Formats: sequence, C-alpha cells, structure tokens
Amino acid sequence: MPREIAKTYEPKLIEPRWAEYWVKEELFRADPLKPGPVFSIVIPPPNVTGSLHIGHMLDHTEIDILTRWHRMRGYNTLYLPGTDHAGISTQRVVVRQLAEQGINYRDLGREEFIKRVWQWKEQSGGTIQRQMKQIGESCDWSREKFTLSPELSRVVIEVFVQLYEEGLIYRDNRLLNWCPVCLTVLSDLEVIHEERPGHLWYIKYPVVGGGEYLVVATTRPETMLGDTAVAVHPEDERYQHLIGRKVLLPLVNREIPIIGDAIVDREFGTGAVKITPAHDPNDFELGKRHGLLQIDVMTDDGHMNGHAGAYAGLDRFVARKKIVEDLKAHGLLEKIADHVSAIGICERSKTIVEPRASTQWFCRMKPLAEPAIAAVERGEILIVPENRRQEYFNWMRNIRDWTLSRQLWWGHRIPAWHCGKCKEVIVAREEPVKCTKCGSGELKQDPDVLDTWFSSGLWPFSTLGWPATTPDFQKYYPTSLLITGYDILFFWVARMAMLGIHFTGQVPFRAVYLHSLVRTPSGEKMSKSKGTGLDPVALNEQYGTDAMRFCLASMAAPGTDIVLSDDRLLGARSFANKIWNAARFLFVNLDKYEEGGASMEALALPEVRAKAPYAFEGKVPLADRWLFARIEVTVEIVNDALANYRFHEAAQAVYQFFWGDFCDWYIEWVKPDLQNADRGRADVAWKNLFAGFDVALRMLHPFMPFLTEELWHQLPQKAGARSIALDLYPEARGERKDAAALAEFGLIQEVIQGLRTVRSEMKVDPKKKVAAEFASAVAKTRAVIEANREAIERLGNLSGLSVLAGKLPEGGGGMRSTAECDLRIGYAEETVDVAGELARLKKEIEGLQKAIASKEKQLGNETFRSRAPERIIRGMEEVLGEQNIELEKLLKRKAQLEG
RNA sequence: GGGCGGUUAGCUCAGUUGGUUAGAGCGCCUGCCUUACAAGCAGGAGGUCGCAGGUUCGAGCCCUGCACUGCCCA
Repeated sequence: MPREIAKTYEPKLIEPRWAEYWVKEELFRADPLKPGPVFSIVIPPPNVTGSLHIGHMLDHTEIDILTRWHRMRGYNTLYLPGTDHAGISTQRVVVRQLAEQGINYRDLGREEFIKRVWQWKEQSGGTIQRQMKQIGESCDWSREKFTLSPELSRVVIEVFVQLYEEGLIYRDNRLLNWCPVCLTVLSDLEVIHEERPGHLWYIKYPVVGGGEYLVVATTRPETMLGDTAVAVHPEDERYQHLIGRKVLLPLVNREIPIIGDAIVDREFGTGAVKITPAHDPNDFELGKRHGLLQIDVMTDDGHMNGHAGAYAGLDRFVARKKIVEDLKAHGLLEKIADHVSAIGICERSKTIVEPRASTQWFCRMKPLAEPAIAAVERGEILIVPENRRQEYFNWMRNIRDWTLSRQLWWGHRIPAWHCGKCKEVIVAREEPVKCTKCGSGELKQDPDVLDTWFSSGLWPFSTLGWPATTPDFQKYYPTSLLITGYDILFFWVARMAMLGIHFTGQVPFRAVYLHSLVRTPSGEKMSKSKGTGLDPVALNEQYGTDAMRFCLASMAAPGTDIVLSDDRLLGARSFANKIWNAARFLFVNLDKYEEGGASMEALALPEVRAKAPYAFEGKVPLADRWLFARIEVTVEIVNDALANYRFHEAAQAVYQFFWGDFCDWYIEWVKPDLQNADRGRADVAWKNLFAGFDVALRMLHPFMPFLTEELWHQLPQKAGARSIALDLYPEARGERKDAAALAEFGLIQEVIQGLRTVRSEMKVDPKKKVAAEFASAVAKTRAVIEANREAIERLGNLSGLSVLAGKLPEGGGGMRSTAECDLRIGYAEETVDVAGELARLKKEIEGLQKAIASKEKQLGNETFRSRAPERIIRGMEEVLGEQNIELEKLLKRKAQLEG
C-alpha cells in the first residue's frame, strides 16, 4: 500500500495535530518516583494576561530544546509552566479599560476592582498557555502554577512573615520614585535612567533686607514652590556672607533661609541651589540634616496641589511653563541655558517619575546578598556566559534595600495590620483579632501589595511545594537550570538566588543561562509599544514553528543578540522542506521497492535499525561506513554543544549533517543500490538508509519537534511507542568511529568535486558524458578510486575513468592536481578558456607561493624549531612538501599553456 | 562619571586554552526543471579580521592606546 506523504511540506497540516497529541496524552508529565538523573527547569513565568512575543519564543525554544534533549537521554525531566500576575501592568490594563467606560477605578472600591481584574484574567488569561501548547513546548501542564493562586500566595505570606521576624523587613520614610500614572512607588530597578536634552533655568531669589539677588539654577522650576531653603558651599567666597540670611521665595513670597552645606557643588550653575526636600533625593538628605520642612507641592497623579497656590490643579509640566513665564514677567528669570539632564522614567508607563517622600516597606538586602554572592563564587550556581557573572557581582556587592510595597490593589496584600489606637504594626500569617500591644480590636490591614518580583523571587521553590517537603520538592529542587534573558538578571535571577538560598538552604538552580535579546533587522530591541515587535505566532504560521525554532537556535550564540530576518527564516524553512523531501524520497522509492515483495518492517524495524550498519558480502560499503562515522562526529558535536548552551553550534552541526552529508552525498550515492537487481545488495542499502534516517530524526527532534514526530511515526516503531520525544537521543558510539572511511570517502568527494569543477570551467555540456583520467603514485589511493569507480563515474557524469599509476603527463584538456593525485578531462570539443585558466593558475600559484614562503621562513627560524611543539613543526613540514609538489605541477601546467 | 561588550566576506554572524592557505547562512555570478526537493542541484567570485603600537618563534585570538558603536550601573 503506497504511503501517503504530501508532495509539499505544509507545517500547518502537521503541527496542530501533534501539539494537541502531546498535551492530550500527557506525554511530558513528570514522575518524581521514577529513577534516573534529574533535569528540572521552571519557566520564567510570563504575564498571565500577556501573549507570546518573540523574546518568549527564543527563551522557550532554548528551554524546550534542552528539556527534550535531556528527556531523550533518559533524564527524569520536569519542565514546569506557569504565569505571573504582573501587578503593575495588569492593573494598568484594567484601569484603562474601566476608564474607557468612564469609570474611575478608585470609585469602584478595592474589592470590586479586584473582582474585575480576576474577570479580566479569566477572560484574557490562558492565551499564552494556549500559545505554548501550540508551539509544542514539552511542559508538564498538570503542574502549572500561578503566582497569585491561593497555594503560592500562602508561600508569599510565609516568606514575608519570616523575613519580618528575622528583622530583614522594615518600614521607613524615604524619598522614592513615584509613578504618577501607575500611582505607586517603584523600586530603583523599575526606573530607567535616560539623558534628555532640557534646560537650566537661572532664577533670581531676592535676598531679604538689601537689594541683592541670589541666583539659583534649576532643571525643575516647578518644584520651587516647595523650596524650604537655598544652599551654598560654606567655603564659597561668593556667598559666604549670605549664610544665615534669608531670601524671599518668588511667586510664593515665603521667606526661606540661606544655609551652608559642603555637599553643594560650586561648579554647577551659580553655585547656589534651591532646596526642595520633598522633591529631590539630595535635597531630602540635606533637609534632614538641617531640619528643613518638607513641602510636597504635587498630587499623586502629577498635578500641583494646594501648596502650589495659584498653580494648584495644573499638570506638573504645564505648571513649569507657567512658572517660567511668571518669573520672566517679574524680571526674576536671569537666563535659560541648554542642559542635558538625567531623567528617571517608569519602566511600565514610560512617564517621568516623580521623587516623593513616603513610608514604605523595605527588605534589607546585604545579609541576603552575601550567601548568594558566595554561591556564585564557589560555582554552586554557574552563570553563562561568563561575562554576566561580573555584572551579577557588581550589582550584588553594591546592592541597596528593596522597596517591597506598591500602592496597587492587584497583588499579594502585605500581611500587616495597623492598630488604630496605639499605632502598633502587627505582621502575622493570619489576620489578628486584636492588637498584640494594646488589645484594641481596631485593626486595619496595610493597604499595599508586594512587588510582583517578590513572589517571582520564590518561584523555583514555591512551585515545587515548599515549605512542605513534597516529593516534587525533594526530587526536582534545586532545579537544574534557569534560562532567561540577561535583562532580568537583577530583577529576577539575583533575587531568586538570594531568597532561594535563604529559605531552602540550597541554591534554586545549579546554572543560569542568560540568552540574548531578539532585535529587529535595524538593530532595535523588539518592542510591542514601539511597533517593532514581530509576532511569533504569525511567523510560526508563515514559516512553521519548526523553522522558527531552528532559526532561533541557529542564531543563538551565547552573548550575541539575535537579528531576526526573513532571509534567515526562509533558510530554516528550506531546511525543514529538505528534510520533508528526503523523507518523501525514502517513502516513494520504498513503495516501488516493495512492489518486488520487500516490506518496510523487514528493513526498518527498530531492532533492525539498531544493528546498522549492515554488510554486503562481508563488507560494510564505504559510503555506509562513512555515513555512520559522520553521524558519530555530528552526535559528538551536538551533545557537547548542547551541554554548553551552544545552540547555534548544535544547530549548525545537524544542518550540515542532514543537508550536506545525508542528502547531498549519501542519498545521491546509494540511489542505484536501492533498486539494485540483487535484492541482497538493495536490502543492505535500505536497512542502512533507514537506520541513518532514524538517527537523523532523533538528532533533530529537540530542534524541530513536529516534523520529526510526523516522520518518525511513518517508520515502524516498537509496539506501544508513543512519541519520538520518548525515544532515545543518539549517543556517540566508539565502534562507529571510522577514520579510514572518513579519509577515503573524503578523497572520493574531492575527486568528484574536482571533476565537476573542471567540467564547469571547460563548459562541458552538463548532459555530455566525458572520459577522465586519474593518476596517483600511491597504490592505496588508486585502489580506493578503482573500488568506487562506478559511483565516481555516475556522480561526475563520466563515460569512463582511467586510473593510472604515477603522474599524468602535461597535455590538453582540463586538469586539477594535488600533491598526490592528478585529474584530467580530455574532451574533443573542449573549449578551454586559456586566458581564464592562466589567470586562475596565476592566482593559485601566488597563493601557494605565499604559503610556502611563510612556512619556509618559519621552519628556517632556529627559535621556532626549538620552541614550537613537535606536532606543529612536523605538520608544517609535511604540508610544505605537498605544497612544493603542487606548486611545481601548477608551474609546469602554466608553462605548457603559455607555450 | 564608573563598568562591560562589539568592530572578521555585500548583509547577518561563527571562530573554546595563540600554531600550517580564516568559516557558515543569505545575497551575488555561471550553468542546470538530472522525476525527493527550483523552498532545488552543480560550480564560482568575494576578507591586508576597526586603526596604531607591543608581547611572542608565531596574533583574528594576549597586552596598551585610539576611533566608532551598543548595553548596564550611578
């Protein structure tokens, strides 16, 4: 019965079927009770309401490649999926949606609002999980987790309370970054520093008593309304005499003191600075030192408040303009200079953050950081690539306390209660009934929630059941590996390291592989908001998920950003197509062969494949020995590359093997054997072909899971075998290493390529069979050529090949020589382009002469001879000898053509 | 301001302890519909490895400086 295999490769017809199958059959369900070495990995949880973007695609491709690879190598494997509640961004989305309906979320009240967010989560959540299933990620969906689930929320509370009890969590009043759009404080990490062109405004502050002015320079004139002092350097002779006097704050007409403080930079502006403790971090510190008043002149959404007098109600930037105008009108603006200032921008909303004083919860980081630094130093956590280690150390050694609280509603509410009577703060696992200090029942829970990264920081152990010692936790923790982007090294990786070690006493992961970012062809970071993002789902549909995965893997060199382009994707799709067509060749020709009574089972059952390569008349044919030797080499490269996160190298090796070795050479070589009249010979060819193909599929599977699964099912498999994903990954087997086969086949390849080159240069009609001569002084070399004459004649399109001893005499036709061999095509209707041939010879001679001269110089150098390793010297001498012979041949040929 | 990286073929990038004529994909040129594949086959051209010094018998690789460029931290 003819097998059905579509003429063209259509990933759309293949991929959804297997994606569904893998999930439905629960093929990737982990079992902690099963024996074997462990490979466990937890997903970097994506935003629960988000969708797959190209960064996820890269991340998940790498994770899935390594997961599938380990699983096929017999590891007890867990890939744990899940999502993150993404406090700020999710809340923002829902707030915006409500605003579109004309609803202010604050009017809705906390409970109702949270209800709406859950609704939104139910409605739009699940997208990314669906997409992950669609792209065939081999995760254990039965273990899916969510950071805000009751289960994980309990862990968050436990951790918070413990840290508080250990004195590592505290409250403090500080000047912090406030986002007027997100309406919450941010941690340092959530603020992006950017240099932007702006201005420096020089404002005249009239000194009280006497017509003098003190000119201050500021980048933020609107904050002057909250000034409570002006400061100068105490040793600044220009201003020394003014210290202790007062200025009249313009527009506000409030008297404020002139103070001296050594922190003032005499070089900046005029050397006199306005002090606004409520709106500038330096001023805040200085204000504390001098006991200055804090006057906050803004509302939480970035408008001027009651303290701003006439400016109340204006947006902060509108107020700035207005204030500058008014100062100008009063003649109090001395000048405006251009100035580039460092600005803090909210990572989420991209608005300029406002420094604001408030009381927040903090986590002391130094004690947590130290063990996490040590773990990396000792190699208990391996960071790849190496250069990221240094970044980790730098950040960790200069770590600052973490602002944990956020003024949001969507998140883990801080388990702290404030006593309305005695102001006591009670941190507890369960809601307390009365104040532990004064016994009052007037308790209110802290309104704030925790930074989302706080719960993410617990992810590797919270997802495995901690604090209980579950079988999962015991088996899969510490996880083997974390794969994520280098952009969240501090946000996430470092915090997991710290919290993981602190709470479990073990590192959360043994290795961290930080991959690069995917950029647009113009080099920008892909971003949805900028519209420069590529939609991986659309690309997967266009090119196939397998092609997409392969493309990303083939570009994922550690430490380099990936520039994705249509060209590369097309290349990967072509590769998938190539594999498809190779399979088609096998199956279509097998149909023909089966008409003669053969069966695929006899040729390709797993136990038949296992015994390859097969011999014919006592000998394994050279091409088959070569194929399995190439497999051996490739498997070694791939396994070694994957063990070291060198995805591009692994991908390149399988690509080269499948396309270059398997298709271009092996299949072409064995074509006639497959239909050989001698069925013994043909059977051997088929068995070896199927065995090689099967290894290739398994080798390719982690990279291209769908295509390989599809084709694997077309081969006979063991009873009950359900998936290639559960089959074995090829391992290097010593006995297939066959250096002789590699060398002999290599020689034949050179001869065939030489013949093709000469044909092409002589412009021999491609359909025309021509005679050729081969000569070598080495008997063994001649024997190899003789033994494979038929194939050489076929692949070189020859009418005949004479194999001669010694050298070929100079003469007509097209020639190619190496030190050991000569090759000539003599062709009656030859059209040797003498001028072209001479030019080519000249160039080759020049190159050779250069190489020879440099070697002779080196070998003539006594210091080189005494210091270079023996093997280098020997090798060089050997090559030099060959090159001299080759040069001689080229010179003769040149002379002959000239004469 | 401090730190880290990059600069190799027209383009995008590999190049693991320094060692013999520096690689891939795409693009380009030439010729082929050779019935698995034109998403293909065969052949070919193309690089003084950013610049200047230095170390070494020997440098794309190590050191110093410079230029351009990207990122991180303040």
